[in-house]
Amino acid sequence: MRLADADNSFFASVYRAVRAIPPGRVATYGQLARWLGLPRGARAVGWALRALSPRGSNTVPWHRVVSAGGRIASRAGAGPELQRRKLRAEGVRFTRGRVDLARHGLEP
DNA sequence: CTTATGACTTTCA
DNA sequence: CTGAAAGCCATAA
Repeated sequence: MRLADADNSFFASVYRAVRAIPPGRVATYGQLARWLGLPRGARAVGWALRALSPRGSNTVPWHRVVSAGGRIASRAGAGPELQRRKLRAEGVRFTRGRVDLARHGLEP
């Protein structure tokens, strides 16, 4: 079992939170961190998503997690493009390259 | 235990 | 708007 799949790890909490994001809506790293009880743990959340295995990408809607202000988080590889495409496929509206958090936030 | 790293955030210039 | 700097958190070595 991969560490990233352990139920009792910090990762699991992050993945659980991400899975709880309804389609068509997005959450910021900071919001997720607050959910997990770490108001300043946005980076830790990003760390967990970075560690997400390719296989896990199919079970965790990682594309619904964006940076503050609805910006797509920079990362290695062809990520931002893919994420933007997936969100758009769910009906998420983009404004000037950023997600419209006012409309697609967790609780609009 | 100490350093270094990163899909972050906020503040200030 | 852009960019630098400091703060925070979990992991890895």
